[in-house]
Amino acid sequence: MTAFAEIRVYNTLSKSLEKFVPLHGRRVFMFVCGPTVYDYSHLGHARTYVFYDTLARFLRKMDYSLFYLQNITDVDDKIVNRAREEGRHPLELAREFERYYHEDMAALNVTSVNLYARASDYLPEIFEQIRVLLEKGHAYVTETGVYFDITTFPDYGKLSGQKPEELKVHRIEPDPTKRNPGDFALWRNRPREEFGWESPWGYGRPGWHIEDTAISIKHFGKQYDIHGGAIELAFPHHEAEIAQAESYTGVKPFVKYWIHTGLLTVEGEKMSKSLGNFVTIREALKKYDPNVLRIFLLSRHYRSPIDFRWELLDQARSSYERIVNGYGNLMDMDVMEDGEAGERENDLLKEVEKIRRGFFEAMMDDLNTAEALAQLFELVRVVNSFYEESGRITAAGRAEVVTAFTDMFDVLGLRVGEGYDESMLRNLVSILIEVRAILRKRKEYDLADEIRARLREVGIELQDTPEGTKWRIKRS
RNA sequence: GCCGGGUUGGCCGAGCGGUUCAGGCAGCGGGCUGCAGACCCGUAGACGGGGGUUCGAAUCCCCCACCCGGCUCCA
Repeated sequence: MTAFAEIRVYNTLSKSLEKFVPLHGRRVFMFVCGPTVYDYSHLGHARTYVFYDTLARFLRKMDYSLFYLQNITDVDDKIVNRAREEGRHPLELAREFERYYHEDMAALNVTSVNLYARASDYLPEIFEQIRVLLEKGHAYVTETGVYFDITTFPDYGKLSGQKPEELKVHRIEPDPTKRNPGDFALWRNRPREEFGWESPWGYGRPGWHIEDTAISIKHFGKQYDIHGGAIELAFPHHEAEIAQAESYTGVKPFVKYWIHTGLLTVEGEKMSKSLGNFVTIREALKKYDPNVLRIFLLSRHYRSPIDFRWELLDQARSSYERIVNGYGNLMDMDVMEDGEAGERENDLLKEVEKIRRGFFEAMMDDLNTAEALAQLFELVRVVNSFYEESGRITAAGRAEVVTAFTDMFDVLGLRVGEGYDESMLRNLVSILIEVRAILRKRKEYDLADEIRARLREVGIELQDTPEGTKWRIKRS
């Protein structure tokens, strides 16, 4: 795609649509808050990570060289508590759910992350940042830990619009050792029986926000382009990151573009583990193709909430089938290896080019995936229409249309026509075997043999045995 | 209470000042079809309520109602 087209994104920091201009030319650095690995991931997580995966795919398609970094929170109260309940080591538990997370992401075709960084691998960086923040007077030590003094950072609240004074009102468990109710922990002292590390300020664990700045500054330096995450993280998590990073480095802004995704709700309530109303990714994938999930999640603009119902996945499945059929019809056309493109074909190619442009313009307009999908359906429509009328296309013409499809599939992360899963193959072969058994019973051996011979041609060998017909894939 | 976001046809959702409000799902009529499906053509149906600004508003302003999120770990 053209490298000079203009992308616009909504920046939470400025509360407005901004032209996307990376800090370093075509090089883009993006950090997205990853999961806390203490349980299976649910559709809410899928929503966020499918979106950033799509953003990453789009930027790369637009010829940006993107480095996409994601943290894995493997040190956290929830992990420690659950591990204690199960009598396991916290990090062992964390590794298990981290593995499931990667499996789920792979299933959803979320493949764009360059590096996953575990919080537990960044203790030296965390110590260093806390040390400097103390030295600069932004933090202080008490008997319960190390805290960031928000009064030393006048910009605190600039991302979320929260005013520090207002925050006093609704503190739930005020820590009397803190200077201000809104101060957040950089380091929390813990009893020695608990999992933790020795630090210069006592035994314990890092605070809630420091891992992200430790990881991102280590890999990206003092400034980078995009920080993503769900909107629920804007306050206090991202606000705290800004305070830590800008106080630590003295460089503003820490991040040029703050991008936040809307939440996934269930019957109007946030899908979350604590509410118990969640559907795990693997549960959904038992019933629906990953492409269906992606279409469902991308059919609404990323900043809007999505209210989940199973019925909506049924709708998305029907939509997906339309795409598969359209693409299938294209593959099914008569290809003329060296014919001339007719007028009808030239018209088709013109329309396809227009649609392709529409698709990318939609994506450039603050990642309007809903509109982009509409363009994909337009493409299906014109292809079907052409298929119905003529169905004959030159090889070059078809290649162009295929490219339009695959460009869109690449960006949306859809895997269409990339082969079939094994269960489908097995089912298919069993159907043929059953039909053949009926033919044999009727002594219609010509047809039965025909089936066996034709299967052999495509590499499937049937063997009639006393226990029934068996089959295997022949290596050739 | 404070800070964000939202309310578009039966369902899901674009559009955010200017031709008859995209697209998908589900309908309906027709075509193609041994049947079914797919596909094609056609068709119907919506801007939460009330004021205002404007030649013109789903789009801007005000008021009201309802919904969601954040202010506490959370994608």
